[in-house]
Amino acid sequence: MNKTFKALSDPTRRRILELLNERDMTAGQIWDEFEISKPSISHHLTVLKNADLILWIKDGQSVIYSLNTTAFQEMTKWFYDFKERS
Amino acid sequence: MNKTFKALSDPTRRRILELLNERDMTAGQIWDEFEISKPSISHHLTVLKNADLILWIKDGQSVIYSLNTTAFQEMTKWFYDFKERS
DNA sequence: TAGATAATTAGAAAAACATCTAATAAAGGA
DNA sequence: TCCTTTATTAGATGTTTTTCTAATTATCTA
Repeated sequence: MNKTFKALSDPTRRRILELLNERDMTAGQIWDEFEISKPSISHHLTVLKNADLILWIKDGQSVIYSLNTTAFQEMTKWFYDFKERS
Repeated sequence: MNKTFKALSDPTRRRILELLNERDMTAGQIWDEFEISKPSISHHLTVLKNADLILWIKDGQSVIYSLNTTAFQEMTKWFYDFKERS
């Protein structure tokens, strides 16, 4: 869970998750959405993978990334345990 | 919201929030629960204050901290916007 | 008012993190 | 097989973060 919170602490990574919430994307398609280098995107994807927030599958030369929704359920539960949240 | 996620990325700060979910506490009482120095705790409390995750009030020599539950509602909403979360 | 208590601020050091360029790996097509 | 495309790994650099000790501020009490 520490890894998950750490992964979510970066705005680029949160934006990646929001993009993947719309549709599955290759690493290159994700990179197109940002102003930073491809290796940096690759690094962020690794962090998200290690936090189990995303899944991936090789497809020829490409790697297709998708959301791992189960990790979000755990997070939601953590916030729910705080009183009066409604 | 970036500040909020950043604030939540540290395990000490999340533990402070869990403690404050049980009861309001002074800075000294919070410090008693950890192995780190009082200035470090003070720093973490400042980060939580700046992220609007906690509230505080002076009471004589002490400062009493409490949860700000409204910030948690915003966070919960962010997680809710991800599909299939249930 | 002097000493004690509670907490924060200042400043420094070490560790963690985000980013870059260059190099490498793996797959596809001419 | 060689060139191109897609993506990752390696290594370096600068920034941010966490932590510490020492100093300061504010309040209480004898």
